[in-house]
Parts: sequence; structure tokens; C-alpha cells
Amino acid sequence: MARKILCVAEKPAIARAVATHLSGGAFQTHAIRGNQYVKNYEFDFNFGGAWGTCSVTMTSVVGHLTGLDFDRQYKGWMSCPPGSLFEAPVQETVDKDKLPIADNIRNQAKYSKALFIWTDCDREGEHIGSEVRNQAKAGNARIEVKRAKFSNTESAHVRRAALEPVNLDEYQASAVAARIELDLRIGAAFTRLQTLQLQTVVAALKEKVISYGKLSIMIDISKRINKLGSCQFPTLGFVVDRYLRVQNFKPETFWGIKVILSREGKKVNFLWKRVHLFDRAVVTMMLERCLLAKQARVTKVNQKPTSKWRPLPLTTVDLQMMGSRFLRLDSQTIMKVAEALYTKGFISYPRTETDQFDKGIDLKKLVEKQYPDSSWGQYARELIDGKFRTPRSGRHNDKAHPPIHPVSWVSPNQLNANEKKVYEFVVRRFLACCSDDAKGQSTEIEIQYGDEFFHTNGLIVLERNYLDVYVYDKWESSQQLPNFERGELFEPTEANIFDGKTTAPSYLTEPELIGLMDANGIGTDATMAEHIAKIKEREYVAINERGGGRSSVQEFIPTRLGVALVEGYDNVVEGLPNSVSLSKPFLRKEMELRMLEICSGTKTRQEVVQQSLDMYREVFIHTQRRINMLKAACRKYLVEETGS
DNA sequence: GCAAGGTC
Repeated sequence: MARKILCVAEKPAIARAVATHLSGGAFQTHAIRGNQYVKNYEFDFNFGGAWGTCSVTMTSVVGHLTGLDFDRQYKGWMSCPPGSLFEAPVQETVDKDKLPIADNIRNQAKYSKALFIWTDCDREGEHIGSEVRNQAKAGNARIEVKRAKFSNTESAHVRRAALEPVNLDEYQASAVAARIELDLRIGAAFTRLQTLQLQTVVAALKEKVISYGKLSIMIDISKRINKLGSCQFPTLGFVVDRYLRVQNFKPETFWGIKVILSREGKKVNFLWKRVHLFDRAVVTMMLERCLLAKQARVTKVNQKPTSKWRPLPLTTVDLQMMGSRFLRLDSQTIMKVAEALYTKGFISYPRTETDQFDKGIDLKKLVEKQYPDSSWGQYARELIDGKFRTPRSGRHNDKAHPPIHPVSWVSPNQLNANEKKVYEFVVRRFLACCSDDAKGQSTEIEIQYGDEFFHTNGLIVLERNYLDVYVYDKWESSQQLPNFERGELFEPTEANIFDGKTTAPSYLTEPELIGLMDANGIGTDATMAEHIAKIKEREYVAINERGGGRSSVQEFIPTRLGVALVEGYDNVVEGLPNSVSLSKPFLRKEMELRMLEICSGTKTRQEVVQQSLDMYREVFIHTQRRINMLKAACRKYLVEETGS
């Protein structure tokens, strides 16, 4: 009898895709009891080498199988002081709704020689793999465990993954286990403390849970940014920061000088090197000196070739930011759509930090696959006929997934409206990466007029190259400049004063927020969108629509609760004795670094958990001691709302 | 009633 191999994917759609490719479409489908999504697919496959042809059962889990929670006696909010959750015993159990899935794996394992794990190739996937392994071993202690390594569901790629299995990465699984325990203990302890304390303060908070997790991230980041002196932008801390700047903004009037020359039937505007000043009298005096000089002298004529660079290979964060901007989809929608496109085998795995292509990947072949398309097929052909360029390389590589790229062509009428938009973006971006930069000629003219300097710039686009396919970038020729020669004198046609008012910064937008979260290591590329959705749901921020129609932008405005919490925590943290250690424990980035230490084997899971808990415990005790600061801030901002 | 991360 043929040996049996059990294969388990992270989600049903991948199980189906893998089964389809390995079996060539000839497989049997069996439902399992107790779960409508998970199916068992059965077929034969030749794994080669020592395995040879085996009968395969391909099934899946639905994300994580297990969850971590406190022992029963600690579950009630009043059962213990919140601080004791740092030590309270915890248990890993299979989630109730996942029990049938776990049963299925244990049963199938009984008859299997080996388990092949087909979870996504990232850290969480490695942990989910370990959960699957535990169930399989519970069913069959002697089962051999392997792991398939793949980053898209293109047929040849999947088959190769089946032939070249590797081992599960225990370090990565441990790193995730550490994160899970820390998130639970810290999140629960602070949330209970905060909620129990604040709900007695104002009626508005009575029924509310004031969750801690996302909040702490936000507050701490704003502090850290301030410390670094670059308090430019956004999460709640970012949102509040910007909000306060908008609120406190007072417009100021400024004045400047503009110089105009009409020559060869063209009107040239020269811009002042000082841009503008806030003192009218001074500007008037400067203009008078210009006029007194009568003639202006050309001090610089710079003509040089210039180019606009093609974009870098596409990462998740970039996809979300560009999507918000150009596709008019919020980041959560984009990720859902991209996930669907990946599952159907049209694009590569959409969660990646990598912005460089591997040398091994056959990019031209991927370009060729786009030939049938009526919009960009011709462009793809031109690339292969000689215009192809090796993509630029960015500086990021997560060593798990390539940049997001199309893996096969799909006819637009097989996609819904949003899928079409996202697929088109991914393809155009990919083709742009494989194109040449746009080339042009820039001209810079500088003049001296009296004691003041002015300049003007011209641009002629000579070769559009990647711009032809990447419609999201704009780079256009300016009006052509008349001829100027260095040293020549001329009398300006016009020179006068203009005035204007400084305008308030605008509230934070989604792409800005994503950019900041990314720069500060908040969340994973897959979860940033959810964090944003969560802070809306928790009513820490509200959304405001600025402008109307197609050009409208969503901006974030903190609620009173949001402002109160930021100010309150600012005050709480103010008094921490050691200013270095204060900011550290809150930081997700710190957590990320420690997880990487586990992944590289320099620290154990237990070490990291203990050290982190010690740090957070210190902050917790401090917060408890200064809880009145938090209460005071809530009173200040929320008391008025109680009537309404 | 708490977290974050998977996925349906």
C-alpha cells in the first residue's frame, strides 16, 4: 500500500490551491465534521527521493489553532489585583470553534507516515506550524514532520516546494510564543487597571472598556518622536499631536517679491530665493533696491540631463500607502483584496517587507505572462523586445517573501471592481520596476537683481519610459524657457510685491499614519490596517472627510477620550525615575528586536519573557502610583460630555 | 469585558 502523507495549510484556500497543483486537478474532496470551511483533499503525488509516490491528504487549519488565557480563577476582573496578571498561571488550549479541526488533524495523522506543513512562510506561520505539529504528534507520536517552503501558489513553485521540504524553524515559533504571552499579560493587566480606575471617574466611561494595547503603542511613539526632535507626524499620539498643532495654528501674513520677464513671446516667472518674509517694510525696501538697479544680471545657466527614477519593487506598506492615495481604497480593503488575488494565484504573497528581487527569479518570464492584456500587454512586449531593465534594489529583505508581483495573467472580467484596481496596480508597478527611468533635460536660470537673487526652472521630458505604464506618477515638461546667456543683462518687465497667508497644517491622513507606523515598527505589515480600524472602533479617533467627490481625503481627529488619555499618560510617564527605561518597555519595536534575538538563537523564549515582564511590571507599578494623573485628564476633557 | 496575530 502506498505510504500516506498528511499536508496541512494555514487556510482552506491554500489547501485547495496546493491540492490542485500537486494532483493536476484530480483530487477527491471530503467535508469534515464540525467545520464548514475546512476540507480534506485526497490524491496521489510523487514526492521523489526516499518518498516516491504517496497518497496525500491535504487539509488546513484556519489560522491559529490555539489561544493562551489565564487559569479559570484569574479570569474574573475582580478575582485578583490586575498586577498579579504578570505572574498568574496561563494555559494554551485549542479554541472551542477549532476543536473539530484539531480532531481532524489528529485522526489523519494516525494513518500517516509524515506530516508536511504548508503554513505561510512567515513567523506566525511557523508558530501555526508548531500548533499543527503538536496535534499531529498527539495522534501519532512517530509521525515525521517536514515543512514546505513557498511564497506563492503558482503551479511550478508549489510542486518544487513539495519536492524540497525543510524543517520547521523552532526559533521562530518560540519567538511568537513569547510575543503571545507578553501581549496577554501586559494587555490584560493594563486594560483592567485602566478600565476599573477610569470608569469611576466620569459617567461617559462607565460602560466602556478602555483597552490598553494599541493605546500604549500610540502614546509611546509620540514621546519617542519628540525625544528625537522630529515630531513631524502621526498613531493616537501622532493624531493628537497633529490635532493640537492644527488647533493652535494662527495664520500669519507674509510678503515676497516676484520678477517677470516677457521674452520671445513667453512670460517667465522668477521666484525669490528668500521665498517670503514676514515683515512688509523690509520686503518693500528690498524691492526698491531692485528697482533702483534697473537691470538684472544672469548669474547661472545650468542645463543638465535629469531623470525620474522608476519605483522600487512593491512592499505591503507601499501597496497600502499607494492604494490609499491612488485607488481610493482604505488599507484594510486593499489587504483583503490582495489576499484574495494571492489565494487565486494571480499575485505573490501580499505580506512582505522585501523591496529587492532575488537574482534567481525569472522576471522576464513574468513580464511575458502579461502579453495577453489589452491595456499593458503591448508594453510588456516592448520590454522583452529590448527595453527590459533589471529592477532597482531597495534595502529591505525579510528573507521570506519576494516583493509583491503578478505571478499569472488574469482577464479583467474575471475580477470584481476592487480586485481589478489592485491587480492592475500590482502589474503596472511590476512592469515599471522592469523599465528604464524617465529621462529629461532640466534648465536652471538664476539672476541677481539689486542685492536679491531669483531663479526659474524648466524641464523637458525626453523619454517617458516607465511613466507610460506607471500611470500613478506624473512628470511633465514645463513651458519652454527662452534663451538666456550667463552674464547678460536685462530689464525685467515687472517686479512687484505679493502677499499671502500661512495655512494651517491639515489633520493626519491614512497614508501618513501608515508611513509613521512603518517607520516606527508598529504592528506587522499585515496588521497596521487593523490597528487603524481598532482605534476608530475604540473611539479614540474619529474620521473626518475633507473636501468632496473624487478628491476627498479621510483625516483622523482625536476624540476627547483620545486627547485625555494622551495627556494623562504624558503626565503619568513624566515622573518616571529613569527616563531611558520608561520609554523602552512600551515599545513594540523593542519587542520586535527581542523576537529577532530568539530567532537568531542568542536568547531563549524564557529569558525574553522574564526580562520583558520585569520591565513592564516597573512601569505598571508606577502607573498605579500616579493613576490620579490619568483620572484628572479624563475629568478635564470628558466631564462636559456627561450631559449629552 | 482584557492583547495581537492568524483567518472565515
